[in-house]
Amino acid sequence: MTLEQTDLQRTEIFKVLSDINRLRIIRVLRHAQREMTCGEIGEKLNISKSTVSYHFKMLRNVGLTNTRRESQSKYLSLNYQTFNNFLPGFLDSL
Amino acid sequence: MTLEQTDLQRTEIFKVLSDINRLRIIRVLRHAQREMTCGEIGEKLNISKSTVSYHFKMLRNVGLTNTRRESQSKYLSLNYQTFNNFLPGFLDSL
DNA sequence: CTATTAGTTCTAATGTTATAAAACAATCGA
DNA sequence: TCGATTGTTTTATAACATTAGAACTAATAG
Repeated sequence: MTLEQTDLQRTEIFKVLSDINRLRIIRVLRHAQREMTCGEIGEKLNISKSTVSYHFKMLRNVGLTNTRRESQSKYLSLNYQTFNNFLPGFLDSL
Repeated sequence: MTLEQTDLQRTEIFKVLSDINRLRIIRVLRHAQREMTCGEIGEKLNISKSTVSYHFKMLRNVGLTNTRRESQSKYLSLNYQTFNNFLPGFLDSL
């Protein structure tokens, strides 16, 4: 992995973290200490489901979250490894 | 300072860090271990002076850099305190 | 003063992002 | 199967970001 590639990966992660709603999603997951569904988070943050789905995709794309399907629902959780790799200590500061 | 205000400050900082050229500027300053001028950095990164000036403003606005005028030149340096407050360990990882 | 150097701001072009409604797809319970 | 639930994709729109050239400002050397 070249320096340039790592920089690009970094900027992608920062881009994803630079939206207030995505930061809120991360905080909600962080404090819930459990996986949550789109619906739950959308309702909690008062965002339309299509917008929540869009943000979930962004988070997943850079590896900040994991998803797990169960029945009709999709469960989201934080991917601690990515946070630790790129932003050690960040989650604790949230 | 409310949680919401801190979140907004955080997203602003992430927004500034989510551009590849600004990340490059930070790396150059980090490794130079000294202040540098617009011209120096622009030449090193092959970016027009107006664009460099624009990025410098972004960095300064969120407190990631300091500036010092001396004669015709303007010297830029990293503001370590901001990095330590919001992204402890980040500079070392660069 | 005038010219030079260094940086900023204005402008216009181009591209990217966030949003929600609508249509769509997948899953499951009755 | 049918309808309800849950989430995704498409579409349109509005706002914002990045870029460099041109015009501008500030400081200084001669």
